[in-house]
Amino acid sequence: MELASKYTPQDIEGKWYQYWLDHQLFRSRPDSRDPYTIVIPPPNVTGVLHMGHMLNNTIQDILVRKARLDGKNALWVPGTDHASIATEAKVVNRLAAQGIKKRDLTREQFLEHAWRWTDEHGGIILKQLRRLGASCDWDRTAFTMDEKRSESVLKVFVDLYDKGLIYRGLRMVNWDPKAQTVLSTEEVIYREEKSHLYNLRYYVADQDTNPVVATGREGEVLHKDENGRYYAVVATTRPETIMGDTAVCINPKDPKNQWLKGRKVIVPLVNRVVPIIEDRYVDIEFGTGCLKVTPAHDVNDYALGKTHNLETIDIFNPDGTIAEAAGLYVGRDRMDVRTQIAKDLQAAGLMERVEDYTNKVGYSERNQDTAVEPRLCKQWFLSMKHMADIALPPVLEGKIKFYPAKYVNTYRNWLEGIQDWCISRQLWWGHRIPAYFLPTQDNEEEKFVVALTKEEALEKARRIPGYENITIDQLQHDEDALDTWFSSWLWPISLFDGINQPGNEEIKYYYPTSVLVTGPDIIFFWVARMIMAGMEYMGDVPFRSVYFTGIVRDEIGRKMSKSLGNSPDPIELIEKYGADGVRMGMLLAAPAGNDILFKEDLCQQGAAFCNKMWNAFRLVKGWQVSDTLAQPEANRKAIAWMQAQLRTGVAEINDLYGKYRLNEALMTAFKLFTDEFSGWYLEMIKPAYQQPVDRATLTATLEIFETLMQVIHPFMPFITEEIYQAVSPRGEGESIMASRMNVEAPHAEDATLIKEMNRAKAVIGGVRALRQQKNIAQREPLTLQVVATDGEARVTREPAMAHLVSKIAGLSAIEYVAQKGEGSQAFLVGTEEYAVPLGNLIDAEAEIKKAQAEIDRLQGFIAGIQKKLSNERFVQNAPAQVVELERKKQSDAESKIQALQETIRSLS
RNA sequence: GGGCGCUUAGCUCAGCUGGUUCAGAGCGUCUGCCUUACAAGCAGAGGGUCGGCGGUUCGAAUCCGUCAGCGCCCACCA
Repeated sequence: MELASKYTPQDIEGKWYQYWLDHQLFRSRPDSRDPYTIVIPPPNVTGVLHMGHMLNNTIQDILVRKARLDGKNALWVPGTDHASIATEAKVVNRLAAQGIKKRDLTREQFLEHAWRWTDEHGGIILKQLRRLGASCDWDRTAFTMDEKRSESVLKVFVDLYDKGLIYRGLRMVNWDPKAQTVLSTEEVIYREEKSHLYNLRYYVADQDTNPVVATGREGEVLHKDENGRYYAVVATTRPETIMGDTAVCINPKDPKNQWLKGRKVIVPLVNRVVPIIEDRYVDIEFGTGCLKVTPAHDVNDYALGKTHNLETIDIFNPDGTIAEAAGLYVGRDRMDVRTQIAKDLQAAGLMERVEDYTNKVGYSERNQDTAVEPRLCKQWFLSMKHMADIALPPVLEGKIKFYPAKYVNTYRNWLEGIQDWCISRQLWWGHRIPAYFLPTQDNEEEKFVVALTKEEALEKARRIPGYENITIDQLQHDEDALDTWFSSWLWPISLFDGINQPGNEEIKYYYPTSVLVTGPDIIFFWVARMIMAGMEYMGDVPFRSVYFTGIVRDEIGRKMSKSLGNSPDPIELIEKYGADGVRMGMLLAAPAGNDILFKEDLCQQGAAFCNKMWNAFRLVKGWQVSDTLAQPEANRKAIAWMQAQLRTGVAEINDLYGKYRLNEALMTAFKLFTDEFSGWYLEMIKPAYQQPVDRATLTATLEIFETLMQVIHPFMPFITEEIYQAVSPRGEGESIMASRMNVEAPHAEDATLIKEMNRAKAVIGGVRALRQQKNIAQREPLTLQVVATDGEARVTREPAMAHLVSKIAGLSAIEYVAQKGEGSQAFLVGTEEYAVPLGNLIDAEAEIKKAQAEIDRLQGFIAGIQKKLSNERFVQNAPAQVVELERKKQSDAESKIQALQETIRSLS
């Protein structure tokens, strides 16, 4: 069999993925083994794979595959999220492109379009995950709006309502004028923006709206125009809201505004007379200390309006245009009006001045080009006090562990200052709120019942006095849908149908899940809320650990984004480097808990590693085997050492997994394969050209190779399967995925053996360095002199080791000498001296110089140690072993100096 | 305005409760090598007063204080 020297993932990855599917190797059902469960953070159903998904899902796949190799019953449940706002926006856009307006459609018609859109675009992302090698149990693929999940959501809504935790309230909420829905506080992101602070003139009015002469005392600031009229100066960033002004507020303690107390002022352009009110809320230091109050369009102003009983004038339409109530600029967009009204105010002489100003403006998290407006309306809320109370302890007490742990603080801060969750959305795409309104008289409080079905609602309604004879048609189903996160928060439960069928076999087996892998950006949206739902409905945490990944950035640290064009297409990367290569590339750049700076050549490095494994495999596969050949002692030594190295490495890797330091685990595995196995071990046991290898060595080597494939498999599933299948004959379905890692814990003597080999490696390194310096080819044999008095321990004293050193260093002989010969060049390994006779190749002068420099360095070193040792407080206070170590350092350095001096003497 | 975190080699980062692999790893750089597994490779080398200052200690990259710079999260200052 002739194997190409280049590994080509394109030929191999698809084949094995299909094989895994065919043999149902991703499938999990409850059994007697320990479960290991991960539920996927459901991506948007109509989304496409981006680099963030790549990282996140690679990590999940690594963890799940590792758990399988460890003998766990591992399950990774896939699914998608209906992403209410985002998906509805996409559907609205598509309809608009076809000339259809959403409001011209009935709810049913719209949903038909939405489902069609979902069917067309849905699931693309899940298909893309397969390219990555994701080992999800696809039979379980769920959707937040499928039947089971929907039923769960409604049940939970009804239950929480019955418990008194869900209520309906009139509140100042965040309104997205583009999507025309309310948002929760978490869905608003604030961006700093350069804007202007407009200082407007509010003329002082008398009863008849005429300016009056105001009197002021010393120290007060009186503004008077050229006609002798007095006015207050009010600073605002939003002049377009003045039509909604119903007061101007000052701080009662503000000395400069005392003259305004009890007066009235005229809102510019609008000419409405509004009172000056006094409230300590106003910051005396800010601007002129006069605050315009627009209760309908600002959270704080709303609060002021409430305490001071102010009129509320809502001047915006839901789409962000100016409403009739404003009287001016009706029908125009509020943002256009801002520039226009500034001009008009200027023209009318009502603008005192305009200053540059930077303030924070809220935008919809899903729709980042439209500013969110505070708006007063009636919505559904979930009371969060109880939820926070049950969700905080498991994290603080460590029942759920966060990696990195710093997010525990973030979590706590949020829960401690939590606000009620606005869960209704003015959208159709989503779970319709199971509330039914009853007919009421005008001016009467709204009446409603909450029930799973309309029939149940009717029953409940008929129990209300006065509604005994209500008919089903008179019930008005709430038009609103629920926040998407109100379904996502049930995900770890609803995936196993734990809401509809509490205590079923699956939920009992798989819940709590093992780990959640997600980004810190959704710690509030999702992580915290899942913990709430878990505690409320399961009485237990939804996951034992949360691993927060970083954000994928480009190589100069910018977030990847479509508009910057700095985000590579993951599928193209996979086609170029193979999924294994990309997986490794991702992970190499991803230290636990840090953002990842992605560079495409990291994938190249991953692909190169694949090639390395592939070629090691080619080498071993190409050997002839002899059954008659006895196993050389040296090979036995090499095998023992490699096995020790393997046990030690695997222990280290397991430890790193436990800490979710996956990039370090991969690096350790990488070094284990590249350095120890390929670089050292294979060189040690490699038979001479066209010579066979003995059976025992080959068998042991194949076993080690196989184990290494298992170690690397979670990170790079395809190539490891390819090689695993080829190193030994396999039965049908005998996949690496179904295999068990069988590596013992490090043996007591492993460390010694590894140390011993490190000595040998250093000796080889010394010879190699000499070859390099003197330009001596590897094939030119050299003699190594071991400078030692009889009986001194040296790794080279042992025949097996001596053989290995000779083989790799290209030695013809190893001599043990009391003193190195003439024309030998020496090097030190620790305190041991070695030399290689080079005859006239030696540049005595240069060697002497080098040796002298080293002696000088060592003498300085000794001086430092002596200073330490002569310090009585050190000798008294430091632990004995530390003092002892210093003494050892000194004597070692002294013997090194001796050897070097010897070298100089022999050269001169 | 509060809270959290970071600053170690050209880049990205490890260095846990101070002293034994305390100055490390990968990549990059430089120098040799087309050595019959692999040039997507092999061998070797250089590179950091551990952000500044002060303190605790026999001893500090590690603990404390402080200053500077950077980042993230939360918060209603118009």
